[in-house]
Amino acid sequence: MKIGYPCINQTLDCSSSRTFRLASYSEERLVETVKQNLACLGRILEYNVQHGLLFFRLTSDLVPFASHAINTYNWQDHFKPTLRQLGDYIRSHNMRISMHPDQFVVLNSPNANTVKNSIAELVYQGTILDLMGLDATAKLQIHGGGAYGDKESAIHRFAEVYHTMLPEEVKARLCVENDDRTYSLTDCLVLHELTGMPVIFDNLHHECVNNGEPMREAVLLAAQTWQPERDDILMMDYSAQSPGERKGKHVQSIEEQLFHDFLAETEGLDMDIMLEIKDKEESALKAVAVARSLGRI
DNA sequence: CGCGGTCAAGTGGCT
DNA sequence: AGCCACTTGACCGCG
Repeated sequence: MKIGYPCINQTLDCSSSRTFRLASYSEERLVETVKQNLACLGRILEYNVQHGLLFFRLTSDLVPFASHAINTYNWQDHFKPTLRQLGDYIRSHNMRISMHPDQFVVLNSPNANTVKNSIAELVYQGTILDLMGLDATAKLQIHGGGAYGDKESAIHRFAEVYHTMLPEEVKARLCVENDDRTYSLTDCLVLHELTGMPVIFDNLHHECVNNGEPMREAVLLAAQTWQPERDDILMMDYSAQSPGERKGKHVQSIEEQLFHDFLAETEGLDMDIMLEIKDKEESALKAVAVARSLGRI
């Protein structure tokens, strides 16, 4: 079991998500920003290794405007050696990596241009992982997309796009995650049947939308969609409801007892856990301690 | 230098 | 009809 957090480290004084406005785009600005983002990413990875946090989500913003028409610069070649070094570090420390394209990546949109832009974004993120030299156990996680009043058709449109428009490099990494209002675990399992994509499980989203599956059974169902030799073990997002706030809102800080209960409920199952909790590595460190106390790490 | 409005992209649920 | 929330900051113009 590996435990981690997404994108941002609040202890370090750098960000790997620096960007700039489209209006101020220039190649110089692009190169300088990517250089700083990758330097910061290196520092974050070192911090993670030193603190036993071996699961990490890379920010989508490593390369600003990477899939935008304005960006015609060959950043892939320019940063190939740097990305490779980062990948070597990741592999030599046996870290697990994911990326999570933003909400505008919608493969089943009725708008052909949205689908085209979505694929370009997936290609960009897959290329980052490819240039790092990471195998298919490093994943890209997206949601099912919209329902457009007819979810069954939307699910089949997703599968159609998957089979006819996605490059193999993307398909090898693509996973679908249950969301908190439209695509339940059951819907994701149908998508898995149609495409072979592994299902990333989100416990808080499952609490928001489900078909009555108890938590342990839900984790098992998602875990069964992962092929150990190709995909490695289940990746999941863990969070807890922020008390008194909108349903699905993430807590500020981990409640160790709840996390303890979740691990107890899933005893005997192995998985890598991404903590989607506001205070990032602070909670991830507490989670590592809880998992160690239960002998899960 | 700190604050707040706004930022490349989509969808659905709320008011 | 328009705003908000998504995993969320970060930038930039203004005072």
